Amino acid sequence: MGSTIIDVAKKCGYSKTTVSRAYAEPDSVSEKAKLKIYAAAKSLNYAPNAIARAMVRQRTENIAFVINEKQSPAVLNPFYSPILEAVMRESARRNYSVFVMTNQDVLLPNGEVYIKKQMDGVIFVGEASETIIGRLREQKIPVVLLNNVLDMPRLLCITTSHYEGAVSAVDHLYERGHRKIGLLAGHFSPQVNEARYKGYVDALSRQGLEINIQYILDIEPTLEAGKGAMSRLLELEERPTAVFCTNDTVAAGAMKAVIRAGLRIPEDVAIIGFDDSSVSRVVEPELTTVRIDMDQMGRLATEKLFDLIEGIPFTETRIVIPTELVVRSSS
Amino acid sequence: MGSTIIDVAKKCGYSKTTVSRAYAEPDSVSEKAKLKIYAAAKSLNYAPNAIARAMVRQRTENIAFVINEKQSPAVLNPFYSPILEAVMRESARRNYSVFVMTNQDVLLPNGEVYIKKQMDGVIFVGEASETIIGRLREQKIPVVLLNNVLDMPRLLCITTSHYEGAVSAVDHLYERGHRKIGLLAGHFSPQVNEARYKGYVDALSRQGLEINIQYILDIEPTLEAGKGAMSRLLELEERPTAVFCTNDTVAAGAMKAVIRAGLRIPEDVAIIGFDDSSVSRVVEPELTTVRIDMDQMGRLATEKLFDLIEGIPFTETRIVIPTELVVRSSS
DNA sequence: AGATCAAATGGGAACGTTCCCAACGGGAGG
DNA sequence: CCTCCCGTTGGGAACGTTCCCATTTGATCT
Repeated sequence: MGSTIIDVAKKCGYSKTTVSRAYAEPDSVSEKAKLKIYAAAKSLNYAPNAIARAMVRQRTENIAFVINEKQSPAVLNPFYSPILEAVMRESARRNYSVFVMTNQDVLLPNGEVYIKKQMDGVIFVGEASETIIGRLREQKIPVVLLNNVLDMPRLLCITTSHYEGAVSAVDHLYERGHRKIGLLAGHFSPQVNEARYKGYVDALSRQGLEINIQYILDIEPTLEAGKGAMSRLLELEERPTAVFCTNDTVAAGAMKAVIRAGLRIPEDVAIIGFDDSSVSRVVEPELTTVRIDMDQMGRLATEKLFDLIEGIPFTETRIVIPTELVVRSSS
Repeated sequence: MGSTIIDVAKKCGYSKTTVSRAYAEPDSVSEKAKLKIYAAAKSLNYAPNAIARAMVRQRTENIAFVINEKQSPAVLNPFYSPILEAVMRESARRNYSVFVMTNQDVLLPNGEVYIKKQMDGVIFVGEASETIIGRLREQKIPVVLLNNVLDMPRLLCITTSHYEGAVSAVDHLYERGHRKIGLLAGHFSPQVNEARYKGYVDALSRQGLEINIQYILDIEPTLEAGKGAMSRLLELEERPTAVFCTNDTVAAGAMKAVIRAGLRIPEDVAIIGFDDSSVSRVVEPELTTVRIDMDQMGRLATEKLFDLIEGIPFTETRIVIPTELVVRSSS
């Protein structure tokens, strides 16, 4: 079907080498030649074959963006979208394309895992398989890990300051006069959980408040779970006057429970979220939250990945992106 | 770096052909051979090279999911995520990977557009360039168009019944006793606009209601625009008692305006959206909306695309997925 | 006019697979 | 014991590029 560079060469009278150059480095070919070559190409419906090019160049100009299958619908997760978007933008600037895949390990017949496509680099976000990362690195494929830390040598991990973010959220509630502060902890990766939970506990202790175990609920990070958990908190004899939710979706669920109980936000119960995902501006009142700069995360991950692809050695192996408290109307 | 099939062959004493078969069709190789081959492969860190395979097989096992750049942040758009997810799932079932790209045309040096990667098929969603679709088809690459209709011969277009959906929404409001019904029309593609707009108008006419031009606002399909437009509607002397929004995000914005005006939903103003995106369940009260089965759209598109890839001729060239009214608390 | 040099072009060998065809070996059947 | 056949195995030719190296061309300089 597809005509090849040789067909074009024959038709226009130049060699395949020259035709190749007319596409790969047009400046090195005379105008006259280019004219003829492009005309021939057009009449033959020729377009360069990226696979063949990748074959000889030993680079595909593709990277993969890998998300955790278990966190699926993860693409849907408002958390990942802005990151992916940044990755796509940065990749496009460099003429790279991006595969989006789940981290479903692929088993070879011999039982080895491997990632079934050729690519120049991989960004993992969230939970990631150590096996497959190891495998990739055996193949000398650069890897960047996002929103997660894995204890592998020379592995670049980019995360955000979950701990500090949680502290700032609780401090904020304290400053607004709240003393009975609940925690709805949606569980993501153990690391993230722990950091955000610890931030909550430490912030309270530092203010001299005691931890009320009844105020702490460990739940799925979903809207439904947030709503359910909040309902339970509201039924307590001494209900909390403020609740810190470890993501925005949970916070939105919590808000529902409050509103349905006929209470006002923030007058009766203040709510604060985490992530500053798109959800935070959809709800009414708009959600006070701890902002993670997703765009920066995506951008940084891509930049660093390309540094690695180009063989630029990296100095730091852990990058922490600071969070920022965004005060809106829910607190 | 990477060791090749030949290295493995040398090491284990079998031919490259047999090694190849040990991966591609394990059943045709004796147990003894496989054992030796896999052992050799493991010690050499060998993994099959997908590019080389694609080269000779003349198929990449990749498809592309192309979204409109102008609708970016489109990945973020809660509308696209579930579709992409279905596409990924269906592709993974067939051992295919998916590129996610924007429909930014790529210009060859000769001024021709082309899509810069090799792939077995492409799904366009939303606005799509006729030029690039034409180009792809010259290369015999199957194309499916989602949520849009382009008048090209033998081009499979999958859409939803925007018109009927709009009618059912307005009918629903009418049945609930509303007579003053507004329209917030976020503009997407002209087709979608027109269909939903026409549905609104026709439904009203059929009920014998007259069209009040003041009740119709043509706006950007964003939260902000929805809020602003709704505020204006509320300022009218005779404000509408119900508003049909042509997507959920606009509806969420409209809800904000109503709540901030101190009015109740649905008692004072009923709101109805379109899409049944994730937004519809985040807002409080939850949004009555016209459901589009995104999962089915994505699934169907992928199935049809694979039919085309496998050379199965298709009978129908237009598929319309029915919408369904989902009544929740906002109406 | 001859020498020199840069710009433009061409030929052939990779790149790492799969696939076609051929060959080999051993067990079953006559 | 010979033949046939099937299960395995191997050799070589693709697949469509790029890149190295060599050659040609034409212009500039002395």
